[in-house]
Amino acid sequence: MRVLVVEDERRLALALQHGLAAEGFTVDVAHDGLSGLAQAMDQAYDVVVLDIMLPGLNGYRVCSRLRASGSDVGILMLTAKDGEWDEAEALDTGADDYLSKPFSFVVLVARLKALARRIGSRAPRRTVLGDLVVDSAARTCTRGGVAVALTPREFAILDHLARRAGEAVSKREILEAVWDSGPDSDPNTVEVHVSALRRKIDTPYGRAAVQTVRGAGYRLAADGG
Amino acid sequence: MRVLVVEDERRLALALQHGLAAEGFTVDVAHDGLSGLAQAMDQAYDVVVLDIMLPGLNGYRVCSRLRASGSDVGILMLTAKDGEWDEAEALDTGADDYLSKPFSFVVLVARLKALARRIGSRAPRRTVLGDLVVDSAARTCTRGGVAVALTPREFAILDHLARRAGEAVSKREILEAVWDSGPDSDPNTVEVHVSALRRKIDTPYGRAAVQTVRGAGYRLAADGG
DNA sequence: GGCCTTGCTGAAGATCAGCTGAAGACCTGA
DNA sequence: TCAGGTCTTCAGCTGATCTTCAGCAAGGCC
Repeated sequence: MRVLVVEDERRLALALQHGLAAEGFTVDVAHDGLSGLAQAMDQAYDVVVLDIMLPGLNGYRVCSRLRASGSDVGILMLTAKDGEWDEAEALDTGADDYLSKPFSFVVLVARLKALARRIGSRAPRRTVLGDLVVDSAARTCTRGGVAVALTPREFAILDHLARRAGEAVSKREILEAVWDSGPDSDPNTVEVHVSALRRKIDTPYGRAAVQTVRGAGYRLAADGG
Repeated sequence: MRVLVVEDERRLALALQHGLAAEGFTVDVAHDGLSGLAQAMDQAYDVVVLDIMLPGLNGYRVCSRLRASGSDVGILMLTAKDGEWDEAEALDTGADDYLSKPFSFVVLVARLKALARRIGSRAPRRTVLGDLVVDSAARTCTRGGVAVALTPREFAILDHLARRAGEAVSKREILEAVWDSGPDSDPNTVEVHVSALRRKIDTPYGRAAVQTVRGAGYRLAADGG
């Protein structure tokens, strides 16, 4: 699960980064509101942990702009004060949950997991690319209305590419997203599965939805190929 | 929006009833765990506000039994202590959110609204999938007009799948929803019950409503298979 | 063209997920 | 207490799936 921590206190940010990584999250960090917002909009995170007191753009602003941009990422706000309005305002600007500082790390992890579960269960995401349809919730894929049977790995790769349709995605990123494994795994494994995937969703239809971007990875054509 | 408040402190219960009513909620009150559970299962509430310290049956129990019965009502727990395990446990037993006593009324309202927004008012009592009908309220199931006798576990699984018809549902989620148990229980238990379920609702009719999604769990075909 | 890097793919063996029958524990009502 | 139904655990089985390897193809650069 991918988490973005937006926190300006370096020491706390670092502690969170290490602690959450140890819990199995993939963690990125931003140290101010603007870069946090940019990063959150740029990349596909599951959850954003957002401090309210931030230089540049405060947490409320980041939160409401994220929502305004149509993002449905899970947002957990860290409220510095203990005032009730603080928390109510956090929820009003579109946060999914909040935690008052100082907080217990155990609680943070529990809340993050609960949030991720809620987020994951909403938004039955469906990506339509020309005649190629990828349904993440049902875990099905159809091409020209015909259901295509995919293995778990094949579907996971397709799903990941579909979430970033039109973008080049590196094999390394695919490895990290689809396999829990570190970045030192064999990229050939990805190649083998992509090959199998193409045989199912491209070859029979004479199209190329999964395109090779030499040196950079793969890209799912935004129009289905 | 319909809210059930389960709280044994009469004074607080009354205050909540009046306060929430003033905010536009329709409020019912129960004063102990057992009657709260019965009421929650009987009626269609959007959210249940659940105190942990209750006579008869404590809040955790009420919560997990509600979930075990297949209810997906929103549950907000009121934790008396301030201990972190308290709160983590609340989330583990299936609560959607919690609030530590003493809490601010403003925050409670904000959280209730946020929770209701997330939960939405869905929860169909009857799911029709082709010739397969699952009636959550009556706890009955018919296939092609013929009543099918299911054991409690079988029905609970079918019911949970029916609420997410067309979506892939993991064994882990089924375990959490149907059993009180944590996510470390044996997924084989689910397999055994699904096997039995299929023998009753699929095999005799030569259809496959309950589909296996390898690596991801099960899916109830939106058209009954 | 020659050479190097990157990507593709068929084959094979290893591994894994899921299904199911059986046995015993457990619960419930008479 | 007993009987009947239900639930859980276990182990074996099967077929699907994954990974690894090696050889080949394609692209890019001189």
